Amino acid sequence: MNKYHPQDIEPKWQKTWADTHLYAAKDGDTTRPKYYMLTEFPYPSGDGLHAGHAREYTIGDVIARHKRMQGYNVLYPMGYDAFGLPTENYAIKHKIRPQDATVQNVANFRKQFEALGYSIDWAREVNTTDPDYYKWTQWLFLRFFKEGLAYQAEMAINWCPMEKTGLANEEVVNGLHERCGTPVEKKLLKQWMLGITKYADRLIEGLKTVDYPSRIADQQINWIGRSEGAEIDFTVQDVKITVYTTRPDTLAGATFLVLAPEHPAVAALTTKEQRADVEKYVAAAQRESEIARQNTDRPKTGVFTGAYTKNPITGEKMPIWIADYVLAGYGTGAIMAVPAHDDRDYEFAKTFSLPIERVIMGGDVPYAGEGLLTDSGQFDGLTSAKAKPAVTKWLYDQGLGRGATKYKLRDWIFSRQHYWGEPIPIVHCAKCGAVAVPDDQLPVTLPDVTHYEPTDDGKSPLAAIKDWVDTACPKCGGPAQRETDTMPNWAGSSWYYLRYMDSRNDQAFADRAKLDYWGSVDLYLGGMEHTTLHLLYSRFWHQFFYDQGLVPTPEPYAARRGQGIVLAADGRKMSKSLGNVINPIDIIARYGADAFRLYILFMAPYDETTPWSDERLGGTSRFLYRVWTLAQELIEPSTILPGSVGYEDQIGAFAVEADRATHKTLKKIHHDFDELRFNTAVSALMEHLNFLTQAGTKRRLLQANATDLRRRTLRTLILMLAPIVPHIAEELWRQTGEEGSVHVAAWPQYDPELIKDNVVTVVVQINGKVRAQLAMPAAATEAELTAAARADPKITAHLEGKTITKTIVVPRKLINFVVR
RNA sequence: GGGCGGGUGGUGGAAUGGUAUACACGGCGGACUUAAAAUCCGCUGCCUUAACCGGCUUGCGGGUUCGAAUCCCGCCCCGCCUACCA
Repeated sequence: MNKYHPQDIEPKWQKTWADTHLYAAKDGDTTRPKYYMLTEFPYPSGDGLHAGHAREYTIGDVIARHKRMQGYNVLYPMGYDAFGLPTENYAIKHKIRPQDATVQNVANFRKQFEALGYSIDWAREVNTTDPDYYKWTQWLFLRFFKEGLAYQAEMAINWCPMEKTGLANEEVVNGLHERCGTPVEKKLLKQWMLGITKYADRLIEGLKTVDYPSRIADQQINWIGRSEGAEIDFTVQDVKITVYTTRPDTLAGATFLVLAPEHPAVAALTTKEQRADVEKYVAAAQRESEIARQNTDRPKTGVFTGAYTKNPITGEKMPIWIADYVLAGYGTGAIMAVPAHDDRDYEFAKTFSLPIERVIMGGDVPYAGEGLLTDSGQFDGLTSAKAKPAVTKWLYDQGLGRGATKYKLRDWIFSRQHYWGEPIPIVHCAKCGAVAVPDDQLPVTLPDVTHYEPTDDGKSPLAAIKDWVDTACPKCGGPAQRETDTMPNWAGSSWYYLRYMDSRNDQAFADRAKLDYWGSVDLYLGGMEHTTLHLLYSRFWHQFFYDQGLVPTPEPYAARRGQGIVLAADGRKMSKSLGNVINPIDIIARYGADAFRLYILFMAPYDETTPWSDERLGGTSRFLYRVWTLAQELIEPSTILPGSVGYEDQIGAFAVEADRATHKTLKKIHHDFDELRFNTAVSALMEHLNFLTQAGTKRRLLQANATDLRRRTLRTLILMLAPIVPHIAEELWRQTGEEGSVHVAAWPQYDPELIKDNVVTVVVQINGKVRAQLAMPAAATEAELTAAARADPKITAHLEGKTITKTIVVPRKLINFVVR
């Protein structure tokens, strides 16, 4: 009997699949429904594929294979998001070109993908650093530019001093750069911006039309941070200060104003006497790091400007202060402080002995909840809910304010001061300003240079390459300079799913007929960490493209799921510095790709963070050896037992039992696959194998007169295994004599009649405690069930001397006697 | 501080109102072996017991229900995201 050697059969079938283009998706095929399965493409780092990648792509592969077997025209593509700093840094360190580093890394990734046996249509592979690809990234950028959604602004941006580049707000976490952990500084630079805030409402609304888990949708909604409130104007002589509040109902309780240190009116407001103090405070705030300023635990600090305004309801005098707990970047950069009803204002008022006036009835001051208004003049007695619009309307009628909606979302800082990114296709002309590079001159390619180290002055290394920078203005032909900032690494990934539909097109980013055919991504799988970055950015790009008539669907992804993180065996995150990283290639070399895939699906629900375990993987892989052994026995004629007298009848009854087991498993894993419950699907297959390898079962299967049963039992087992462990399934499939690949064979349908149980186990409870189990006909009536239960000796014993006060009968399931 | 998850054996986990602990790992015992590995068989929540029986058990406390891991209320703990966002 031949032995299971995954290291032999896996490369063999991988080659056959590749040679026959088995997994090619067919554009425009209307004979089958389409299914677009997308997984986030990797950043091809020098470290190669890790366990987290493998989990994501294995899940995607199982779904793709299951759908393909069900007759869908499946698109399961792959590519590389290869622009970015890690490659640039690696190249600088090793004194090679980032282009060459990328080629090496991509080749390594490709090899690893193939070793895992993924059913990817490699003909559609994309690479964001390929000029044929980024030509279209630049072209799409220019659509934003032409609509005024890509614009330049001089602003204080988040600056990473380690990587010497500007960052988007989404890339700053707790004042640290999310990638390298360096404290972020502020730097004033002229930056390219994308107007994502114009799409804030659309990005919220669109979530109602797609199937995202609430934790993803909620996180995006939170990040966009829409809030409804009012802007209120206060005046000091001729200076107008506009504040934003979500609580206009507390206006009468506003006892002072607070401005952010960066507020433009600070200088104009400050009185001569206070000038020195104010300047000192503002300068100190500027020096303070972002982390220090964001620390909510430190005591409130501030300085008085010397200026006063007055409360529009009470007419009380309100001093105007400056404090760094008010953020320049949100709302209007100024607030009305209501210390009785806001914790922060309360703390500030206490520190500087400012008045505290309660105007909402409710809990102890500071009370941030809602309630009835008091000491609020004409608004007394209203609830907060009614007072909010009433106060807003009154302010509007007085010309003192208006309703306003604010967002936490900021426009997207789109400039990076680095070499290894898409050049922003703009030319600066002294006469014409910022001019788009004409479409027929795209792509603007990166110059081939030897030095591309980032600089401290906030300029891209491209700025030093004079013969690249100097060019002619496309509009007037005069001397002009190229934009030297490049795009962030999020640019190429914002539209790559569209390119897969038509990845070799040199006339358009994708052909419209193909875009129409493939439509939305049916299921998009990726990391939770991209929820407010890539996922949000690409939805924004897509919505804009939809408005421009470039794409047929308003949303890019019909459904999104996030896979859980694979932790190291020690329960910590895998990291090179901790030396606890699992390399899929090592596992494959030892156990085979099928064992790796099986374990990664079985270890936990797909969206759960869970630790890796070599031991468990080794144990799980035993399943494959058992499958192999059973299959060999069922295939090889030498193991067939002679039929003995009287077995014909037994085989008939047994065949029903065996078929029922097969079809029950089939039903379970079919539904489990659809719901991404791979761990329980694998369990079901293990239980089924346990049944098939029981001594009694196996002996009957091997009877000479069980040929048909033996054949269909094995055939269905292999088909069920195919999406999960494609290599062993293919090998066994061919061994049974089947022509063609198992991976394009039809997924078997379960027979609903066959899996109906005639006999069911009914549980008998007394006061909710299980006391007996009865095997009963499924059709048994309540009366029959009750009678049978009462006749059971165990039940009789327990009922001795008790009175039954109530009997609950759930047909086919249980009987509960309530006794006294 | 806010939002979202979660808490079940030694471990990963199963069960979403009806037999809690499926499946698997690990452990223990046995078979095979000169031996080990591999493989196969049996046992494996806790307490009590020689065993059967019995009792207890899903973070803690209460509630709803004939019946709760599951639903409701309060609390504790853990994880992720977010954060002086007015």
